[in-house]
Amino acid sequence: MPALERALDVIDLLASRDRDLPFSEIMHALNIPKPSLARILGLLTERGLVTKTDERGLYKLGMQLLYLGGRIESKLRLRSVARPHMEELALTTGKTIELSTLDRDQLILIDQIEGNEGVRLFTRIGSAYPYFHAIGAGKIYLAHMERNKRKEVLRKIGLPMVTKHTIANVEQLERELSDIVAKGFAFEDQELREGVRRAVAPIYDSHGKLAGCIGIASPIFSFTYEDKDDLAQVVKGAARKISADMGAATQNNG
Amino acid sequence: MPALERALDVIDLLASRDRDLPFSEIMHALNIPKPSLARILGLLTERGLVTKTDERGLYKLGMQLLYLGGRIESKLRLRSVARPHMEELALTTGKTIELSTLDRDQLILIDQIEGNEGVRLFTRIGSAYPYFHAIGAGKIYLAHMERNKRKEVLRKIGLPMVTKHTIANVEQLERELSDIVAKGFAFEDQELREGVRRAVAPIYDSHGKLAGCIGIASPIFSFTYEDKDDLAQVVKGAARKISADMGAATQNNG
DNA sequence: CCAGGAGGTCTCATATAGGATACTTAAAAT
DNA sequence: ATTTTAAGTATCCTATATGAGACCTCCTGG
Repeated sequence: MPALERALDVIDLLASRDRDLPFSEIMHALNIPKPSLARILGLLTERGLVTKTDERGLYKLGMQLLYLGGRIESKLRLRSVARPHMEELALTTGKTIELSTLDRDQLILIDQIEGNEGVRLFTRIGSAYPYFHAIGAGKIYLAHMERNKRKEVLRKIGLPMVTKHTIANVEQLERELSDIVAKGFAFEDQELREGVRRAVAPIYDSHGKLAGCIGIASPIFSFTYEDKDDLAQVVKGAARKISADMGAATQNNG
Repeated sequence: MPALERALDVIDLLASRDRDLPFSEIMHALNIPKPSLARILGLLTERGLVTKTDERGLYKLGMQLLYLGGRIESKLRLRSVARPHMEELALTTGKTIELSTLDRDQLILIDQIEGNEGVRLFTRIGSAYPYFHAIGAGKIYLAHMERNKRKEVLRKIGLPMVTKHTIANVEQLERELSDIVAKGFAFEDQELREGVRRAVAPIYDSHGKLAGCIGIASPIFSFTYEDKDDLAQVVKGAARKISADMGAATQNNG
């Protein structure tokens, strides 16, 4: 089904660029013959997935995608439930607040409030992180897996070094995961990105299952190692409130 | 290109239902032969636009759409700029706050904070309103058009009665539009929906062009005719702040 | 334990979507 | 004013995506 595949490629291409693209550039980038591309862009435009700007052949993503994105109800309950708590956290800490969840075995950022530190952490809503072992939320998910599943996952992705602080051996990781279970939060110390720390806490749903993670992210100059436990208490508090709002049985684990 | 067209139909179908759909239901609803649908769903699933739930053949929209939705940068600057001001409005008024803009000659709701009145106004982010003359934001857009363009638009859509309060004749509408220009806000009195009032103000960008509208919506029992001017001042204040943040020259028009 | 129903795959003849080429239009550029 | 570049349309032959039907496999209910 070349038409469909190409259409999805076009959409991905438009999503990957930060500017609108002219017909010819799409054509060359994806190696699609002109008449075919014309048909595809015509249909996508008609359906609102793509918009033509300037009436002179520049294309960009269309508003229909905003609508479709808004209609993903499943994980969006978590999102809407968490929103007010995230805002409170953002207000009290001034830091970047992130909400993530698992979807199709991928860790997805589903909401974010940028802190006032002027440091952009350039993760994008909807983007997936591949490195579970290098991310607070990923470590939390790993910590909640049964041992076998975890081993399988780790075997598949390995433990690539993302920064020089990334945990690189299984024993150390296992120790850290136990620690996470015991303390009820994860600490990420420049393991995904040099100069950025995170404190992350798990959110549970009404079945007691891990529904997602909320995290505070900040550059190291305003998130020192000493701040760790304070901020951890703060995120844990927020996570507990969100879990409660999700209908989780109130349980005291730290 | 049946594959593409059908794929888009599948996505729209999944978006239109509030539950996950089984293979067979999609098949019958859209009249797609089994192998074709299998191919389409396979590809859409692979690309993350659709997700299979429960491992037992239920389909729903996938997270990739969240990502794509988040990548619509064009109008999203307005959205992120407006967010904090919307939140402040929501906090001080307790009412539903709406942000809308024009895209492809359609009025689109691009952000929304629900009020605590328990009354759902059931408009969805990303959805388009067809009736310019029956909506605060639509009237503002009409008021900003040059006379000829406005006539053309009105000729195309007519003035259908949406509720018994909808403005139904051109003279009355023109009078109201002049009023909007003079006062710097629009009042919508159950013209789109029985029992709902709105106060809406225009937001301008750095070129002085109309960038969007911010509105306060509320059921009539907590938004009486007498509240009108107070709430108008409040939205206008917010709109002014957002315009300023958008880089508009600070101008005092009311 | 068997039957029924659903999701999903395979095969292959054939209708049809695709692409090479040529043409039209229109805006820039010389 | 003429040329060039790019978007988009039209045509039509052919490579290929499609769909009927058969088949597989798993679950569920009798």
